[in-house]
Amino acid sequence: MVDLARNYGGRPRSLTDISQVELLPLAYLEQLVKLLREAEPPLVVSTRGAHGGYKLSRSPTQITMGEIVRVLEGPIAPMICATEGEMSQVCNFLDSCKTKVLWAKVRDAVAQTLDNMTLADLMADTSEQQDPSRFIALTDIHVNSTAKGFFIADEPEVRAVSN
Amino acid sequence: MVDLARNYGGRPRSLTDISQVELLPLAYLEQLVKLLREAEPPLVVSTRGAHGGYKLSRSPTQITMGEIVRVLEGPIAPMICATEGEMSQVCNFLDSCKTKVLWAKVRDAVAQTLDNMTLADLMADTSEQQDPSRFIALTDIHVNSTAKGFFIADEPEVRAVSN
DNA sequence: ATATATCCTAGTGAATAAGTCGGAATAATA
DNA sequence: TATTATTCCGACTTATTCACTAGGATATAT
Repeated sequence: MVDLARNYGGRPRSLTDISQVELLPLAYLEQLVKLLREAEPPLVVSTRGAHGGYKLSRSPTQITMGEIVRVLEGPIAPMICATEGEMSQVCNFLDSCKTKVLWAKVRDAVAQTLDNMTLADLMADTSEQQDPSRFIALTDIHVNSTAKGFFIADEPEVRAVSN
Repeated sequence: MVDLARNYGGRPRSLTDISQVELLPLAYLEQLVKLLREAEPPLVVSTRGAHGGYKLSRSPTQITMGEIVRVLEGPIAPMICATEGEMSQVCNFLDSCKTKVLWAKVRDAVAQTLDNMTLADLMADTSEQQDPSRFIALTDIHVNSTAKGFFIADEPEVRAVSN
């Protein structure tokens, strides 16, 4: 979405191009973009055939990060009993009832943060623009033990980039 | 921790008791409590042998939920490149640099929410205390598709409790 | 016609959360 | 002193998920 935002207003952008620039597998991008296209309302529109590709369905100023995250990853939910949207009558389990209040606050804090920032905000952000010659692909990132979950990231020492 | 807080000031509480009341496996509790005991500073203290058990190391007013979560699940990190603590010089990857700012905001929002609530606050919370006769064990919770991750919880329809 | 695209469904591998298992050490008490 | 209740310890297991791969079918500009 950042890539599409950077190219907003131009010709449709092919996943092949995005794949090369962002160093992400084409077949994987296809799966992600499917969610973005089928969302209601859609976040991207497609043009098939040669010289086809994808464009944002709206201006980056009209797309919040919360919308993108929800489309790609589902409703915000730090815990199953604190899932966004449905006030699921679930797990009124002794103590868990206590913690449910906390998870709801966490959920709302996350949602507000995501909803308060648009794609355009993200693009405009020029806080710390470091040496762009040094970079690594997401694929190259490896962590020793547990590191992928939301709260799990102990010993987050990651390989330095060799250049 | 909620169970220990409820019994704060009394005798040591055994994991067997907690296991029965909270419907959580004893062997699993043993693993969790190990982290709480070995934390620096410790969150619980133990007494071995018959009539032994665990007590909170401090008053519930002196223990934040942030501290508990970090001990049990590691540093708060919505993304590997936004891990709490170490400003890991990692993944200054083209676009990811943009999103990193967002993830840092999410991380801080979560951290602030967790750090602003103590165990005592949680205990005092009496917002919606429903019929405690209807409950299900955490073990009994099953979701159809994806539902355990932080953002992942689409179609969160969970089995209702049969009574 | 061909190359370049999107579109679709299914399968894979590593990592993780949650839990199991078997046993050793420690302390109260009958 | 034997027994029982407990903490303590390390290894293993299982279902699920994330990020990806594989193999096609369909559409369109040149």
